[in-house]
Parts: sequence; structure tokens; C-alpha cells
Amino acid sequence: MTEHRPPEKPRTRIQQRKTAQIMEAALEVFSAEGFRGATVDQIAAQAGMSKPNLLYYFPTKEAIHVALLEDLLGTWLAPLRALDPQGDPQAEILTYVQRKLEMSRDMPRESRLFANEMLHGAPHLSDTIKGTLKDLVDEKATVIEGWAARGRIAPVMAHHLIFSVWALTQHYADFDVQVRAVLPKGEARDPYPKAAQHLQEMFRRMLAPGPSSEGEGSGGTG
Amino acid sequence: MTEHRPPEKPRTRIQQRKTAQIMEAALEVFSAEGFRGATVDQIAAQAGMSKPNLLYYFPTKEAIHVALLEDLLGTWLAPLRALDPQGDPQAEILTYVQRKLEMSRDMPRESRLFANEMLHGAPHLSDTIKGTLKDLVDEKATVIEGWAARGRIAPVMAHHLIFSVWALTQHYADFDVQVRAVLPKGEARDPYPKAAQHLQEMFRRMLAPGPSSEGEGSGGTG
DNA sequence: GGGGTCTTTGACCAATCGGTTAAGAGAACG
DNA sequence: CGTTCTCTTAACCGATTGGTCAAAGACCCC
Repeated sequence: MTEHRPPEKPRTRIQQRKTAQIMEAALEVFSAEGFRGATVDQIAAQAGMSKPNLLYYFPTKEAIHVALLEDLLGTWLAPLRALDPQGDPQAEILTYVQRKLEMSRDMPRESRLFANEMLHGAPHLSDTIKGTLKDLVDEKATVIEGWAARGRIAPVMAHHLIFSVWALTQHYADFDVQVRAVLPKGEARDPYPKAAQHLQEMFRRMLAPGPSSEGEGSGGTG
Repeated sequence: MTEHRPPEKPRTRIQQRKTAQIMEAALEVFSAEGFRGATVDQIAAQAGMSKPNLLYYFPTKEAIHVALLEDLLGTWLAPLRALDPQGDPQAEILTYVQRKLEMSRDMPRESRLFANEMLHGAPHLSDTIKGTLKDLVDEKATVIEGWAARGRIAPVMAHHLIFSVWALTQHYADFDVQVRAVLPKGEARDPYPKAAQHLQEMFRRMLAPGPSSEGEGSGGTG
């Protein structure tokens, strides 16, 4: 019985190299064509191997997709994880926005991959977004609401503020064609510098503690 | 030669009814599955007719998709078109945001349809977004920048401000699953009331003419 | 250098896809 | 009633798809 079986976890050098090749190729193809639109042959070709060879490492097309999403999720959520409860509120949030925007610029394929998955109801991530993601957002939302309560930033609905950061930054990656088509010639070549300016200014105004109720000298540093 | 030919423009009652059925079904299926993921059989079933019958009215799957996009584009852009240069700047923009958010709530399928098209590089709309859409945005951006120049709202990069409206409002339709998964139980049932509050407050702060350089009493009312 | 394992591939398969065909219902109209 | 045009469908087709299989290499450690 020579029942060969795809390895569960990469061990040998060649396995690591090949799975990495496949993941990179899959990211390229899935992000451009979507899950349904992508074909295994396309991914194999992009990875520089034959289809059966690819299917030796991953049992199905869906398995590649799931592995890719799970592998990338950590990276994708890193900027939010880095939001430091001990830091300066405005600086923390502005840095978060900036990092997220840089991810849109430097990792547009990842952005589109997740966007596509969400658009179609997140069939491969529904557990994760109700678990890991929700927990992370709840945690950081609590931090932000704490800042607001202490008057360090203007009062906000923290969950929706986080949505706003996602929406505004990812828009530049996910709707890239539209952005470039609509922007004036010069800016269309690289929309990101002005986008960064715009978003920084927007969030600065939005977060500035208003002249209302409490002053800004009340809260401690912790 | 009984070379039957699909009618170019709907004339008879039954043609109008059938094409309307098909468009509605196509919206349902395309928005859920994407262009590549949707099958003609699915659309036909959704429309309550056989596949050849559907293909009697539209020559190809792509033709349905294009017709749908073009048909819906006008509706989709109406809120921006309604932005009145003669109106009160803040009120105009806040109304625009509100209308756009209501469209996300009431027409999420249309939102996802366009999102999918953009995500994949707008292969069926590239002319339109470089023409009609760009012209419209340029026109309204000029209006907004005029308002900013006259100190009626805070200085903004008008194109990016419009992107921000799109991104923030469409996010609630396109990433509906994510929004509902992350939001606390009570709010997840209907995120829109709080979303509206959040966005209105955000844009109000963002647009408020700052205490900087020029006062607010300088500009005329026109 | 030989036995066993890991890797690669050409050939193949069943299912599904978008689209066609030809033949038949309906209705409109004389 | 018969003709003509519009509408509908069962049956079919070639192409593509995700995935399999058996057999041939490549590698590795004794």
C-alpha cells in the first residue's frame, strides 16, 4: 500500500520551499480572481509546478485558500494588536491609522483577499471573526473607550471608530482602480502620500478632545 | 431561416417583465457569488425560468452583468449628484453621508455588486469610472474645495473626502458579516442607527471650520 | 549501491460550465 | 381558420474545472 499522504506540517526544506511558493502564488491568483474565479491550474502555473504536484502538498483548492487566510490573518491584525493602552491616545490611534494605510499600500493583495472573503460572507473565516477578531476588537475598543471616558480623546463609539480605520485605509487597496481613475493625473500615480495626509488630518480633528465638559488636564498618565 | 434574435430594447409587456425578473435575479446572484462564481443556471432558477429562456433575452452572462451595472449606476450615484452647491456646506455633506449610509442599509446587494467589480479591476466599468464617474467627482470636488476656500468648512482634500464617504458608508454593506460578528449582541441586530450617529458626529467634527487663520464670518452666503 | 521514502508528472475522469439547436406553444391578425 | 411572429424548452455540445492515479524520477541513509 503506497498510500502517499500530503504532509500535515512542513518539515523538510523542500516542503517548506514548495508550500511557500504555493502560498505566494495562491495569494497572487486568489486576490486577483477571487476564490471561485481562481483555478488550480492558474495557481500551479504561477507557482511554477504542475497541478498534481501542487495537489500533493494541498489536498484541495479550498485548503490552500483556508491556509492562506489563516496564515495572513496574524500579519493583517498586527497593527491593531500593537495599539498600546499605555501610550498617548492620539498618537496610538494615528499610528494605527498610518500603519494600516501602509499595509494597504504594501500589501494590497492581502487586503483584497480578505475583502473578497468578507464580501462573500466569510465562509472560511466565520469562526475566526466571531472569536479571535471579536475578542481583539473588544479589547482594544475598551481601551479606546477608557481614553474617551477620561477625556483624553473626544467621545467615540470605539467599535465604529475601528471600523472607520479599516474602511478608510483598506479602501485605497481594495478600490485601487477607482481611486486612481478618479484622482487627478499626478496624484493617480501614487495616491498614498495625500491619502496619508488626509487621513491623519481627519482623525486628528475627529479625536481632538472637544471644548466640552471635562478639561484635558484631569486624567493621569496611566 | 428562423433566426430568432434577442430583442435589443424591451418593447412588449412580457419582455419588460422578463428582463426585469432577470435583472433582479442577476442582482441577487451576482452580488452573493460574484461574476465568476455565479452561474447562468442559478440566475435562471432565481428568475423562475429555464436557462435557454433567459438566454433568449440576454445573449451572454456577461451581457446581463454589464446591463445590471449600467442600470444601477445612476441610482448608486444619485446621492452625490444631489449635493447642492447652493446649499449649506455642512448640511449638504452630512446629508450626503446619511443618504449614502441609507443606501448601504437598503441596497446592500447593489453595494456588493459594485464592490466586487471594483475589487477585480472594474473590467466592465473602466470606461465609465474614467468618464462619467470622474467627471461627477471632479465637479463636486470643486464645489467642496470652494466651500473650504471660503472658510465655510475646514480645509480638505475634496477627492479624498469623497473617498472617505464612500469607504465609510459602503463598509457597512460590503463587510456586513464582519461588522455584525464584531459588534456587541444588541447592536449586531441592526448596526445602522449607531453607525449613523458615529458617522454624523465624525464628519461634523471633521468639517467644522477650525479656529485657525480665517474666521467664519468672512465669506458670503453664495 | 540498494531499499525505502519523498517528490513529480502525463494521462485520465466525472462534473459543471456557458451557450446552441431545433422543434414546438402561444398569441396576434388577416 | 391559417399564417406569422413571439416565446419556451428538452436535448445536446465542446470546453474547462477540481481532483485522481499509476508509474516514473529524485533523494537519503545504511
